[in-house]
Amino acid sequence: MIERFHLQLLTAVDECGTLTLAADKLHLSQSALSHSIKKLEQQLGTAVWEKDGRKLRLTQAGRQILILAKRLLPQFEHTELLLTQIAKGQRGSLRIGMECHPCYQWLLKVVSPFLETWPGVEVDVKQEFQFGGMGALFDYDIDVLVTPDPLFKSGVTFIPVFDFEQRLVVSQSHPLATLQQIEPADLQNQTLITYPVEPQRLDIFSQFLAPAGCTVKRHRHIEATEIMLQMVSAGRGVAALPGWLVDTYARSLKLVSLRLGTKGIMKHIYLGMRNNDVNIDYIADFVRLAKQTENQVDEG
Amino acid sequence: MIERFHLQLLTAVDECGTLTLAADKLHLSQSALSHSIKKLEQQLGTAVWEKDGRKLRLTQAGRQILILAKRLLPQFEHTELLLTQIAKGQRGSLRIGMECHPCYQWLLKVVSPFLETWPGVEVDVKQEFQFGGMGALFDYDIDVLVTPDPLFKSGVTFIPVFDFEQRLVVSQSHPLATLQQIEPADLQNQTLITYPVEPQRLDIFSQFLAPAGCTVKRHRHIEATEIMLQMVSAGRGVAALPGWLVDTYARSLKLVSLRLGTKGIMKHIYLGMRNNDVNIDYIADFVRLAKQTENQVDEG
DNA sequence: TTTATCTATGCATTAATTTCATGGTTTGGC
DNA sequence: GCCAAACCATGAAATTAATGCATAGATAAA
Repeated sequence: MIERFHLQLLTAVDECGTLTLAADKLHLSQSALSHSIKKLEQQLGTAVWEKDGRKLRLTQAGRQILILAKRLLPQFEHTELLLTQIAKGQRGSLRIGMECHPCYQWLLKVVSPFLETWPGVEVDVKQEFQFGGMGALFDYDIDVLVTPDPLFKSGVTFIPVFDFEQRLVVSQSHPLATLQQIEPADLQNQTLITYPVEPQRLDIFSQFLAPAGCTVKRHRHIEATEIMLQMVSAGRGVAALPGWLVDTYARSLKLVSLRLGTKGIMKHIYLGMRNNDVNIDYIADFVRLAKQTENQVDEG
Repeated sequence: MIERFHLQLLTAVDECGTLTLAADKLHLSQSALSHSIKKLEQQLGTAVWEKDGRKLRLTQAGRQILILAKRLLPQFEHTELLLTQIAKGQRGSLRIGMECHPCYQWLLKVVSPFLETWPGVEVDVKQEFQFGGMGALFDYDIDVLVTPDPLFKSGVTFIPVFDFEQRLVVSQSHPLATLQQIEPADLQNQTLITYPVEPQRLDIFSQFLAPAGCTVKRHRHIEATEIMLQMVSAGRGVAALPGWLVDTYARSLKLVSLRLGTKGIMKHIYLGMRNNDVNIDYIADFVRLAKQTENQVDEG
C-alpha cells in the first residue's frame, strides 16, 4: 500500500538528493526512511531505487511513484488548507432557501455585503422545495430559510429580521387609488395578480378576503415581480406586495400602495436555521446583515 | 494529516452508510474506525460528520475530504496496478540508442513485432549522445545501444545480433559496376558519399582506404539513407552501406553492390545494455527479436 | 590507503493502532 | 410506552508498527 508518507519520502529524496538529507528534512532518522522504503518495496514486489555508488537512482517503479507524489501531495495540502479555513469558520457554503417571493429583492441587499465579507463562503439560492422549506432545512438541502411563516419546531431556530406591511398596489389612475384604506368588499370587481402559489399561502386571501367571506372578480398568476408591477401600472389589475417594495417602484411606474383593512397586514421576514448552525460564524453574520437591512430600507 | 486510510474510511462509510458496515468492509472493528476519525478530527480542529439519530451526516469538512477521496484513491490504485505490472516485467520503458546510421531500417523490423508483444512498454529511439552511446548507457539516458562497435567494459553487456557485409554501392551504369571486387585505388577518382560522422568511425576509411594509404577525389555528407541512394543511383557518387540494405533498393534504383577488398568488410550489429537490465523480461525479448531478424533479412 | 559519506540492518525502545468490553442513544416493533 | 436491536463512543489492555541507536558494509574523495 502506497501511503501518503511514502509520497513525501520519495519527494524529499528527489529534492534533497540523499536519504540522509531527506531524513533531516522530514525530522526522522535515516534509518526510519530506509526501513519504510524496504517495507514498501517488499509489499510492491519491486525496488523503488537502486544503489548507484552511494547515490540512489529511481527505478521505473520509483519514477511512477514520484509522478504520483507530485500530482497528489498538492491536493492533500490544498484540502487541508481548506479544512483549516472551514474550522475557523472562514469558509463553507450557505444555501439559502426562499419561501417568500417578493423577498428576493430584499435578499439581494443582504447577500451583496455578505459576499464581500466572506469571500470563502459559497452562496446558493434555491426557491423550489419538494417538501417545503422546513423539509429542505431538515434534509440539509438548504442552510437558511427565508420565510414569513416560521414553524417553531425543535431543532430549528427562527429569527425575525425584517418587518413590513403588506399593502395593496394599484396604479395612480385606478378608482381605488384615492381611498385611505381598502376593505375586502372593495376588491369584488377587481383582477388580483399574485405569485403562482396556493391561495392559503397568500395573506390577502387568508387574512383579508377569506375572513370577510369576500372574493375577487379574477385571479391571475405572474411569476416575476417586475412584470407584475408593470401590469398593475397599466391598470390590468391590483396586487398585494410589501410596502417597501412598492415604494422603490412607486415613482417610475406611477403606483400607489394602500393599507389593507384598518390596521393593515403586518408581516415579518424570518430566517430559519438548524440549531447546530446558529453559532457558525458566517451564518451568524448573515443574520446580523439581514437585520441591518431594515434601517437601510426605511431610510431609502 | 489526512492519510490514505482516512480517504478509504470516508469512502467506505459513504458507500456502506454506517460505521459498523464500513468496519466490516475494511476488516477492522467499528471501534478502530471511530478512534481513527476522532483523532483526525482533533488534528483538523473540525468535525468530519455529525450524528443525526443513529446515522452519520457529513459536515462541510467531511464532504471536502470525500471529494478528495473520490479523486485521489483511483490514482493510488492505478499506480499500484502499474507497479505490479512493472514488477512482473510487463511494463516499462525501452529507450534505444542508435550508433549505426544505416541500422535504422533494420531496427524497424525489430521494433514492430516488439510493440505488439509488449503493449505496456514505451519505446523511444535516440540518435544523438553528448558523451557517446556508452555514456548514454551509463547515464541511464538509454537502456539499449545499437552499435557496430562494442566496448567490452564491466557493467555492460554487448550481444551480437546481426551479421552483414559492408559493400560499395554504385549505379548499374557506373564504370566500377562490372568489377568483381573493389580495391582502394579504384576509389581515387570517385566522389564518396557518407553519413556526416567522423571519418575514423567509417569502416571504408578506417578499414579500407586508410590502411592502403588511399583517398577519394571528393567526400560528401548526407544524413538520410534514401537520399544517399538516390544520389548514387543518379551517378553522383558511390557509398558504403550494408549489403542487405542495398539489396532492398537494388532493383528500383538500379544499383549494384560490390565487395570491398578480397574478403569484404564484415560487420556485426551488437546490442549493448547494462548488466542489471539483461534479465528484464522485455529487454531479453528485444534481444531475441533482434536475433530473429537475421533469418528474415537473409530470406527476403 | 585512509577518511568521510552514505545506505542497510539487527535490536531495543517507543508510539500508535486495534480490539475488547461496555455504556449511551436512537429506532422500530409490539 | 416499553423493549430489543442497531449503532456510535470510549477507556483500558493487547497487539502491532514505527522509530532511533549502534554499527556494518560500501563507495568516493583525498
